Amino acid sequence: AALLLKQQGYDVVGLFMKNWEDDDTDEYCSSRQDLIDAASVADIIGIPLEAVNFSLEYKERVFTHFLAEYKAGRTPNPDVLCNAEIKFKAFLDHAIGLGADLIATGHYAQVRQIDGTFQLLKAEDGTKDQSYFLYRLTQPQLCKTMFPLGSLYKRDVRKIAMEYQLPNFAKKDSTGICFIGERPFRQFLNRYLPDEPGEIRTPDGMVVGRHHGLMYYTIGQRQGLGIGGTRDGDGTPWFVSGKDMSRNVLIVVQGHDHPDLYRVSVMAADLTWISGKRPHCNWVYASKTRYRQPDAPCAISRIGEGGCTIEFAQPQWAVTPGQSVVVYESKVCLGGGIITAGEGEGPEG
RNA sequence: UGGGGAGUCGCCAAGCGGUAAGGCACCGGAUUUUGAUUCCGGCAUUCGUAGGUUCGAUCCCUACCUCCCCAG
Repeated sequence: AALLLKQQGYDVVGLFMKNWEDDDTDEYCSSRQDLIDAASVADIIGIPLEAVNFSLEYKERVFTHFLAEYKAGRTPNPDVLCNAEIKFKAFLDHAIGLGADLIATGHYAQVRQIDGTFQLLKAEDGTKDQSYFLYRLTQPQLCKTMFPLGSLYKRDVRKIAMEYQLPNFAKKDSTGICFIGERPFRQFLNRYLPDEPGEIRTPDGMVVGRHHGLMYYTIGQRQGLGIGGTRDGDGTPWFVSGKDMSRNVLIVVQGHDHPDLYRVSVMAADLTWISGKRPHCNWVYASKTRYRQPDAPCAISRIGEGGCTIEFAQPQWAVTPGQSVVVYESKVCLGGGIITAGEGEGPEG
């Protein structure tokens, strides 16, 4: 991204963010190598590079919320918050403070200005589109943001990087919680939250196993349940369909397409709309209840300051409280909110 | 204790004389800036134990062990 902007004549300054230092062990801490790569790239492009550290802000504004959500039995999306609170707030403010006019990141998404309003668009490369993670951005943030890679395909970005001999041209795509990285999930979470093992039951109340703690599971999860074959079962895998927090019971159903796993509508709260204006009711939109899910046709049946209800044309699989539902009108990301509940098909989540 | 039935991978479960299906779980990998999902690969030289019959047994016979059911 920096290289492309430099070529376009911008006066570019590199900022390297380190936002996590809780467990800087050799095994997990990749930020050292990331900094080396960034410095090397900055050197080749010919731009200065500064390092900033928002560990405190990350912990206060993202991680604290992340833990509280897990504790409450929901499944948060820390990267959504990280963008809204760190990359496009703490980082943006810092850059402006240094005298910058705009910031740019390597996100795969696009910004467009129409009639004085800034829109967030999906990336040209649909397979890498990251607008889902950016739906909480607002006008003041978007108007100072550039996504130089948003109109490119990732393979071409790598090609350009190789052409200019940037050392990270073949670096593996990053995954895991941003700034923290991929961790053994259970072990990581248990460092911050106590776990309480309990029973795994079917909706009928039959005990089929034991869980390690409700916070370790999410709706639609299959792996890690440890439920083998049963005499009256149909031999298909088991999936998490719900949590009974008061009884500390994990609810599971058998079969990927069990009706309890589907929701025909979803309620969301903590809404944000990129344009600043609410979308229309009973208008045909598309939405995602998860990253990388194909757009699902939907309509907003009720919308207010506090929340909205979205009805899907087709039942959606594993709608999960704590995750975000993001609304699109074709290529334009309108915004969205945090899922609080879904309605059946199956019973209440 | 008497009568009947059953013991095959961690769990279900085929095979019933010709040299161990499959599913679930689990492990590894791919995909993935959340957590998931999905996909690919791996996973019993061995069939409760000990003998016997047979060219050859998980499949037949005998004893023992264990479990279940019905009697008591």
